[in-house]
Formats: sequence, structure tokens, C-alpha cells
Amino acid sequence: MTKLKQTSSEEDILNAAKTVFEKKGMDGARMQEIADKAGINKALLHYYFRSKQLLFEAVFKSAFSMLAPKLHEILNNDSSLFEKIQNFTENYIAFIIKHPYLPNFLIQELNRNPEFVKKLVTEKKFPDLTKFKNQIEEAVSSGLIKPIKPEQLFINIISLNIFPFVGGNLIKSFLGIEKEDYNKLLEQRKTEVATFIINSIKK
Amino acid sequence: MTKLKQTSSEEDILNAAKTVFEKKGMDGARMQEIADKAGINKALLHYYFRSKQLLFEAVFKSAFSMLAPKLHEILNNDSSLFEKIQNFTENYIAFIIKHPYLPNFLIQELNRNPEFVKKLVTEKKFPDLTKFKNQIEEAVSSGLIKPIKPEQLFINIISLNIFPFVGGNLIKSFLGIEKEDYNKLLEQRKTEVATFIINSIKK
DNA sequence: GTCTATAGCCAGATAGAC
DNA sequence: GTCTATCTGGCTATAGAC
Repeated sequence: MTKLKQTSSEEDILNAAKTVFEKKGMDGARMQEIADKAGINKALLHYYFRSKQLLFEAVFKSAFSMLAPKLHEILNNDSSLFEKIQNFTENYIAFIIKHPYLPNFLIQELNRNPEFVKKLVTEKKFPDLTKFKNQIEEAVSSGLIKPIKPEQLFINIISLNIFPFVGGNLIKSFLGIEKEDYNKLLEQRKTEVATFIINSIKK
Repeated sequence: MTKLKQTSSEEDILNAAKTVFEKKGMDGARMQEIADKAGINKALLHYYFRSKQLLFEAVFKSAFSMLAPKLHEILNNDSSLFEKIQNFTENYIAFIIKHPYLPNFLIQELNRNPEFVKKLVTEKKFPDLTKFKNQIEEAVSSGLIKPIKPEQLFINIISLNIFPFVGGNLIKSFLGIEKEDYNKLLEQRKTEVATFIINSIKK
């Protein structure tokens, strides 16, 4: 704990920047809009963060560090495989419902700038999946679940939980429904997705 | 069929624009880069398409119309529910492997500009899901599959098939693997995803 | 149809007063 | 730390020659 409280401006800027970057991305965001939202002047943005690029990186890292440790914790605690799947589904969906732009933002910017990923990897900011993979392999060899590659199961879990947020607008249009009905479906998924996965793999 | 062949330039521009827009999005794309890629001059872009916005819309519609009719066809032919799931998985993954930027591009731009979606909806460019939903409801009531809301099953199918492309960079980093290994996983998914889904719902 | 040159605008960044 | 004013560069778009 180096500081008890940052200056109010710096926090205001970060919050405003988060909102704008998450909605519009690096290229679409405007420093002016961030300044307006933070209730301060454009020059002050540069005073605190030097450049748009650096402000963006601060936002990105902050966003990333909201998700990664949570994921790490869920995958590495002592619960059983089925419990983990339930945990992941419930907690993650609940969390992302509160931050719906987050996954899309991260994915979009990782695609835009894959170099950035490598930086995060070397800084070991990504969750460690070894334990989770071992757990799956044991569950397979002990006959608890049907044979499946840990990688594939992991992809399935992530896909079922995250895509409904990233592709929400697409799905809504396909289904011909509005926001409120879609939110009800998402709410339901907190429990149903885990059941769907477990039904598929359990013997 | 109004024309047998468009001018070569117009096609060249569209192809170049497709590449650039799909990789960088509307905001990140540069008219100069598109011109360079098409081997022509920047002014010619405006001669053919008037503005960046109109060129973008042409690309977007073209991309959208590569996916939607294919989806419509698969969901509305006469095969059984399980066959449709298998069909969708195999064909769609095979198709998107050839156009890996497509889903991300569509999703990103639909999120950026939800008004555009409504335009597409009113132009009835979206696939009709009624038949597919009925098929699921019948399969539930006849006892072929476990109870599940058609909407949820649809979301699951889409998520499992599309997210691995949209979030490919994220997943690769999580799994700590490189492109070639990831492509092998995707190849495997052409058959495995259908099995995963069917295992989950069949009684 | 295709090019060069340039207008005009807008956004990021900086200077400098307070 | 915070502001106003301004510089600078880059990008879309157009004018006009060929």
C-alpha cells in the first residue's frame, strides 16, 4: 500500500476512460469524450497519463486484472470438478452481468494487438490451468466422466459462459427478442449451463 | 443477374476493403491502406463508393450475406434435430476456418452500431428460427431429449461453435499453446462439438 | 477511369498562464 | 493541479488534369 488515496482526478479519469474505451475500443475512443465524462479538461488527461496509448494500457490492465485472478482462484481451489464447473458458471456469469462490456473489450483489443498478449503472458498475468487439466484427466481415467481432452472441455466451458455476452446483440437479433427477455435467459444460464456441461460429460 | 462482370477495380477495392475492415474494424481502418492493397489510388475509392461509410456498409453487407443464408439453410432443411446439430457444427466450423475474421468482425460492428442491426432485421436478412425451435420442442415433448428451452439450446450451439474463433487469441493464451496446436483443436471440434451437445441433451 | 495535389477538418499533444 | 489556446499531423474527401 503505497498510497491511501489517489487524487480524485486520477480515479475519475480512469473510470471515465474505462467506460469509453470499453464501449468504443482504442480506435473509436476520443480523449475529449473521456475528459467530458471525467468532468475535467483534455490537457489533464495528458498530464496524468502522458498519451492516449498509455491511458489505454492502464485501462486494459485494470480490466484484465479484474477477470484473471478471479478465474485463477476458481480453477485452483480444492473443490471437485463438477463443483468447479458450477462455481465457474454461477460466479462468472453473475460477475459479467455487472460488467457486460468487459469480455468484448478484452477480446477485441487482444485481437487488435496480439503483441500485448505476449507481454501479459511473460508477466504471468494469465491463470494457471495445470491443476484444472490434471483434475479433468483424473476424472477421465477414474471413469467419472467420458473421455474428453482437457483443452476441449475448457474451451467449451469458456465458450458457453462468455459468448452470450460478446455476441449478445447477434443472438438477440437471431432470436428476435429484446434486452429484457435476453437478460432473463442470461439469468437462467447461471445454473443451466453447468447442468448442460455436466450432463454431457458424466457417465 | 444485372451484370456479368464488374469492373476489375471495383472488385479489387471490395476485396481489399474486406481484408482491412475485418482486421481493423471501421474506426481502425485507413482508406490509404485499402487503396494500397487494391493497387489503386485513394481517390478511386471515393469515385466508386463515395465515402468510407458507404464502402464499409458494402463490405459489411457482403460479409453478413456470406453467413446468414448458410445458417438459414442448415436450420430449415428436412433433416432431424441431431443431424442438424452435426451439420451445423461440421459445415460452420469448416466454413469459418476459411474466414476466421468474419465472426469477430460482424460481432464487433454490430456492437458498435446496434442501429445497423435493426436495419438488417427489417430487411429480413436474419435467418428464420421458427422451424428449428418447433423441432426442439417436439423432441422434448416426444421424450427424445431432456427438457430444454429452444433459445438456450440455440445459444449453446452458437456459443460452442463461434466463440473459439472470436476468442481464439484469448484461449490460446490461457492454454499456453501456439497457432498450429490450436488449429488442430479446432479441426477436432468439427465432430466433437456435435457429440458434446447431443450427449448433453439426449435421454 | 485513373491519377496528383490539396482542401478542410478533427484529434492528440503541448505551451504557458494561473 | 487545472485551465485556455494553439500547434501539428493525419485522415477523409474533393478539385481538376489527363
